Amino acid sequence: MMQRITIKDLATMLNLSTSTISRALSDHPDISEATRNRVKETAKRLNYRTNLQARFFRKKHSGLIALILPEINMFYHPSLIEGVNAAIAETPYSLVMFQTNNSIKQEKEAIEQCIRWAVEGVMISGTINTNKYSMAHLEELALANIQCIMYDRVIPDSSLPMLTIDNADCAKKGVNILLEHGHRNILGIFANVSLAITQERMEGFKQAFRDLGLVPNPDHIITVERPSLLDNILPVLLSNHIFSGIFTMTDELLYFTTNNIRKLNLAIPEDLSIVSISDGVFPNHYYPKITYIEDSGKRMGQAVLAQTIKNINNSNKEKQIHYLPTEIVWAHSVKGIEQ
Amino acid sequence: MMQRITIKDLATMLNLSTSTISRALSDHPDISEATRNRVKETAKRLNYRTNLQARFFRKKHSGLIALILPEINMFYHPSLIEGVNAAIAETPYSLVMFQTNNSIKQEKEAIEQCIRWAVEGVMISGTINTNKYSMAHLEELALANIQCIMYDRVIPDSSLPMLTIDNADCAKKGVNILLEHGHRNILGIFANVSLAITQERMEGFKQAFRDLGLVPNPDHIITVERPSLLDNILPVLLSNHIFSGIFTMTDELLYFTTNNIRKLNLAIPEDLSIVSISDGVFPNHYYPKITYIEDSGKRMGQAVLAQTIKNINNSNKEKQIHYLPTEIVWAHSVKGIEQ
DNA sequence: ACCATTCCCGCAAACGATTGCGATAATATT
DNA sequence: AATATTATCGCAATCGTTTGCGGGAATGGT
Repeated sequence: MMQRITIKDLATMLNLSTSTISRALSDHPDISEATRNRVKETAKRLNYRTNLQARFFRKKHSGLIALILPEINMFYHPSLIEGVNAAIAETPYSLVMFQTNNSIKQEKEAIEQCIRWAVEGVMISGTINTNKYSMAHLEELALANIQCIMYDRVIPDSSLPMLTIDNADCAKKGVNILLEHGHRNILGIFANVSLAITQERMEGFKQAFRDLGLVPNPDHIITVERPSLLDNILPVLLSNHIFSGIFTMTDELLYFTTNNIRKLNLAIPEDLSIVSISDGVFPNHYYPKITYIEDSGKRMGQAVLAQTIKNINNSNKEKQIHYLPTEIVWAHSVKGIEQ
Repeated sequence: MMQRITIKDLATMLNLSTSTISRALSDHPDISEATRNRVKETAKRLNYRTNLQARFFRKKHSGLIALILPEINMFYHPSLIEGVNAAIAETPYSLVMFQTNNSIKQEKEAIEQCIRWAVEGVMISGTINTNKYSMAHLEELALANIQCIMYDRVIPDSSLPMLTIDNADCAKKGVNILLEHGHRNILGIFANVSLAITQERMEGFKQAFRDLGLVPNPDHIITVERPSLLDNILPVLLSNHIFSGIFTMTDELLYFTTNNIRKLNLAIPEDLSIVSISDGVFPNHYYPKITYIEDSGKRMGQAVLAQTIKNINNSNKEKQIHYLPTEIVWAHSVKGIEQ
């Protein structure tokens, strides 16, 4: 069980002081090129590796950035995590991860761990129950001088930095596609109504109608706590053929919707046109390909990591809200109908 | 910018030594109940939190466990990560994550980071290119006295501890379902052929035939580097109706296969019976529900984390291979045919 | 030949927590 | 009452690295 090589070991071996070793390894100008090379060479030969715990402990920062997820569904989070990982690989930071399972209690514990670890940044997407009245634990981060940034599921009326998309506009663009193709009986399928993003996307849904002088029918808007509940609702809703178009606000809802459409032996887009907000993976591989408004998890992951590091380096305290742009990706799930 | 409260702060405030504070906080019997309570009370009041960096630095371990993933697909890894997170939440360890994108170079860098961080355990699933001849970087972990355990994509002829399922048996059970229902023309769809799990599952596929005295047809076995390549292959293969049954070795392959089946306007199970090895999420939500051999990512995640901690606590050096049991989950994707 | 720079390197403290050992005071034992 | 034991706490070193400061030697300038 060989012990790890330390700077002290190198120092005694080369008859130098630890300070010289340290400076030589970090290319300090005080050290001559000769000894610098000598140090680096033996360091390499002996497989010396800096003890990051010790370095960061001395330097008073941890080199850690935390990612806190409420849950991990198969549609959004794989690409989100991929984006974060891709971005952090270019930096000297490492990623620690916590999953809160939509529990405020677990969210608090995750935050506690972040403070204990002295992570330098926290990227958090709130639980279903996280709102401006249950944010005391998030403010602890500010007290501990830790940068915190909300992404995806943000709390609009908080003062934390936020990274999201323009949810209302995004939904509006999606519904507009259906409206412009002549659809008027459009079913809007939304997630848990207590989420801010749900409310914003619902508002965009309605606004698309109003912009055309139409009145959105509240009966044509449904929200479900869990996507699987659609298996109970959709067979009834779709069997009487009221709707010619469907808008779903997430990939998960889209997935359950397409399954139910198939179960009812309906065809896309012949019987039903459909548009969704989506990460992009599912609609592109589905048959037929589905038209969607892109809300890319990967891009979000990259952006939130970049913004976190930016905030770490210069912590300005003004309120930050960044919106990632979204755009339509066209496919074959919408057909025009005569009115 | 309030500085963090340290043990030293508590010591001066309470007119005690740092050692007393430290011992009081950790319930050392040397400390009287009176001062222990006094210390704990003020620690709580001032929101003192141990600096884990300092503690672990002093105690010579990091409290970190690393998860190294080659990629993150939407089917297996969300539940794997969920399992790991669920299990690690019960422990004092924290999870750091690395993604190698199937690149040996990135895998090496991840390992380097693990050693620098002095993580206590590494859970790794190899890249497509990781084999027994490209494992020098993994042996570095042993030299650094870091427990390493392979899961999912293991290298059978390495000496590292491994956690996997009995791939051959698993595939055999799946194919057997089709054979027992009278199917003889079964298409086997497999992933990248350079992976050990692919070869093992292919072997199980063939063995199922041999067990019944049948000869497996090599033309009925296809392997694809990437699942999306099925979009080019399957339309040709399935259009002449040679096959009555399909076996897919992963969820991803199953997904692309079902899409192609739909594109060809074929029905499950009327036109094609299908069985897969799967995490379980997709087959349960698909319509129709699909019969599968369960290879649960969540359970794998929990198991690999548990085994890692076990190995950290007593590092026995004998070769370890653990197989997680698998079982059939029945649904409605297989119909019996007359021979 | 004298002084001022410059170059190169070492000394020692510091980061925050833990821990072996020793010390004092309180209590128990005979 | 003298000794032994126990209870409670402090001293100081330690983990590996970084860094401000200072010092000696070499170099340059006049």
